[in-house]
Amino acid sequence: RRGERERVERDRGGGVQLWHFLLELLGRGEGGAIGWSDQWGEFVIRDPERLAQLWGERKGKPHMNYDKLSRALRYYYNKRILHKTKGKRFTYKFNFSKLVLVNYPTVPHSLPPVLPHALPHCASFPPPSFPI
DNA sequence: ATCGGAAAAT
DNA sequence: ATTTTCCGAT
Repeated sequence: RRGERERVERDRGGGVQLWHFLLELLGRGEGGAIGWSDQWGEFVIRDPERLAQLWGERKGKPHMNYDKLSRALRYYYNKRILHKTKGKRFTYKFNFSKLVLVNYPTVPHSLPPVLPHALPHCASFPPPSFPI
């Protein structure tokens, strides 16, 4: 039946993407595992294994850990969703300018077609005082 | 801790 | 296409 697969996927969190999940926790001010830093778009993973556990629960992957989660984050580097803040432990930064450009068709449509579709559904985006 | 290749899974 | 899994190198 139509919707069955989607339902099952949703029930085990199959549809959600990692960076959506991160923005969700950050927007909610989840506090413990992950939080914004003082730099715009930058976040610090305060409890890597806890974050991995939460991510694993969402995805139905009981053996998720930070080693594997962080590999997924590194795949975001080339996709220009994230980059690492070098020298700051467990610290990454979102490419908000790119994200915003994709979401504001007013600007040239000629930039690297980087980002997905689901942005409007993210809990709190753009973050509190992001300068559009 | 962080990186990125390779292969498998979804 | 986006992870997940595994792992050797830095």
